[in-house]
Amino acid sequence: MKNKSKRLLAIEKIINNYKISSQEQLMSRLRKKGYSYTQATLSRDLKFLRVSKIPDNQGRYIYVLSGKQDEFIQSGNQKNLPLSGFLSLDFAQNLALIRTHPGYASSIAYLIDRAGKFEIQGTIAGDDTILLIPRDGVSKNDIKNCLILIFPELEDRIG
Amino acid sequence: MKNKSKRLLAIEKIINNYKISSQEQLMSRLRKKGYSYTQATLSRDLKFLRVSKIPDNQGRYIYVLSGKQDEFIQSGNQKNLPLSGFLSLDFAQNLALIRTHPGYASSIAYLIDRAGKFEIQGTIAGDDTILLIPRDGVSKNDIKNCLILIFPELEDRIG
DNA sequence: ATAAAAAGTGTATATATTTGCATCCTAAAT
DNA sequence: ATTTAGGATGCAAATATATACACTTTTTAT
Repeated sequence: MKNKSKRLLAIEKIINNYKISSQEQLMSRLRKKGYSYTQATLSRDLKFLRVSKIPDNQGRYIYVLSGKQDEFIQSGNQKNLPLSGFLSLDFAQNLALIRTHPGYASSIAYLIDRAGKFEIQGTIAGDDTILLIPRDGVSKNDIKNCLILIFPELEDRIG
Repeated sequence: MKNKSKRLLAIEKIINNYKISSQEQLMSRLRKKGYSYTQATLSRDLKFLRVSKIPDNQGRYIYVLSGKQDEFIQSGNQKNLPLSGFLSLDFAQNLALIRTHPGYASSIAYLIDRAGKFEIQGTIAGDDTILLIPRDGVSKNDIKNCLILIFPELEDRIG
């Protein structure tokens, strides 16, 4: 039926543009757009479209279109600042690992190096990963605070 | 806890080797392997591992590991090409070092990163060397198993 | 054109998954 | 050593999702 294909298209569009975490939420948006169907049908539609629900990195579950997963996960603000390439900060052993969008690692590492923090012994940057070596005896929190000092915008992302 | 990391590894292995379509099914397999947990914990594990449930093309729903989706969707992997550059795996301190033929490091590291293993905090690749940083508390064997999960072909080379 | 098969959908329900709360345990801090 | 804070987990309940069944509409084949 013609209506179905339009509806499916609408579903894809919504899933691409919003973080949807339940079929009810999706239904509600569909209704706003004039589509009036039931959750059961939606469930079937999602199956048909092979949409999957995936835990994002904020502790929620969101729907994603097959193949769009990666792209979607990193959806953030795309400013031109190198910092916009920042993805995550983690610690392993006594090292800190910073993940970035591809290509951003060296420019961010450069900024860190330039800040000349005592707590940071040095950095090594690949294409999308920075290995940050803290000075002996420096804690995770010290490093976090350092980075926040260097990049205040990160405060809520790595707090 | 140490047991958790082993359990998570077991979950990944099962998901990779069988078509699992419900947490109960998965639980049952885990129990057979000696892990005795509740479905609630499993749900949390899956969230932690960012495992998602995806409609396959046989009308069922199966669990897949993050990063493995694409592979699953196109069911064809050219992974073996860059993998041919693999030379050796060694451990130093708590870090893993992978040697490759010149030029292969970054492409292999990319595949490792994309697999999104929780045991692997991250990688940094030079031209012929990859530094792999394991997550805290992860053992050498865990890392080996991880790599085998990502590159089954390596089983006999790094076993 | 008509019968037969297939696809679409709603309703109600079964199944599956997530989560709040209480508890226990471990690691960090004082 | 004692307290404190942060996981980890089970239990039970809340949410969320899939599906059997019945019915209607559309398509296909004769």
